[in-house]
Amino acid sequence: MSTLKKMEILKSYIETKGLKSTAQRDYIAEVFFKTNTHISLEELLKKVKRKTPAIGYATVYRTMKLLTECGLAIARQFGDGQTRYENLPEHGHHDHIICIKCSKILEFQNEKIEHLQSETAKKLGFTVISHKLELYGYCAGCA
Amino acid sequence: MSTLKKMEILKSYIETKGLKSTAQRDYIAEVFFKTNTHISLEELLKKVKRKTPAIGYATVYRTMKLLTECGLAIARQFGDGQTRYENLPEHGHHDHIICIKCSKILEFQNEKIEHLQSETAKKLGFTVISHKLELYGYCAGCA
DNA sequence: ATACTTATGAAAATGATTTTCATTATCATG
DNA sequence: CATGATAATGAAAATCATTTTCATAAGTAT
Ligand SMILES: [Mn+2]
Ligand SMILES: [Mn+2]
Ligand SMILES: [Zn+2]
Ligand SMILES: [Zn+2]
Repeated sequence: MSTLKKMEILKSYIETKGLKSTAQRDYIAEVFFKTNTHISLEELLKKVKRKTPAIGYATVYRTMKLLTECGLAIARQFGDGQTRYENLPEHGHHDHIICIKCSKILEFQNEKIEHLQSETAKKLGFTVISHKLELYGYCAGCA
Repeated sequence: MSTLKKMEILKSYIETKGLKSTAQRDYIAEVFFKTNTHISLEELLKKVKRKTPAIGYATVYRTMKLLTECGLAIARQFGDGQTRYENLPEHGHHDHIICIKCSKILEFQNEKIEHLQSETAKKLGFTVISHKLELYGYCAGCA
């Protein structure tokens, strides 16, 4: 999805919620939409401050919360104590494999696993809403 | 594994590390070994304080860290902001399914999923050391 | 322009966990 | 049984990510 399209979705979400549009929020969103990693708030704040040093980190926190709320960002925790955000995946849902030495993160999709998950849940009487699958180990370079 | 056996393992770990044995640590460990849930520190502290009100929470934190280190406790994060600990599973590794309404936690094992995980990792050049699989949704009672 | 409401940035607050530090306990060794 | 060296404890302070507060500054409908 294009950054433009995302900005439109954000704008309409803001409208329906009775919020007001602001330059700071727009700029933070724009910067985030251009990222293609699992970015931490600190990293995003740094990027944003390059052009707008006056922006406070509370505003970045609030904006990322908003983007997550309206489905334009995904919040992830990989166990390093801070939340990381990623853009909506272009090709559907994916899970992660993380190198415990160099912190490299790769993404993967596995239909069979997904299917076995819902099957397992059904057996236990659960309706699955979301899941978290993370593999931790050593990448090719760190093995 | 019996509590007794666990106490022995702990004792030998303490010896090899050149640590000293203390009544507080033994008692915290003993109380923990008797639990069969995913217990939070707060909950464990409360249990411990019933017989030993003078124990500080730092000691409980330190003891659970030690137990995790020597493999007698497993630390889990289910996304509610606090670490929970569980005893070594009697029947091997398991994963979790969590109700997002009533917080009920069920455990499950699925060989096929485990196998697909290592297969996926291998394809990506990774050697898996550990993994985290959590399903979130509504339990039978909360659906 | 006005009035009303939301947003912002700085600073303070929060909550889980860790660290510090003075004191106490453990444990080899004499 | 002392003694001395070192680890452990508990209370309080410190951390660190995140949230909240609050005075001030926009945004927006009229
Ligand atoms: Mn991803
Ligand atoms: Mn469990
Ligand atoms: Zn690596
Ligand atoms: Zn439930």
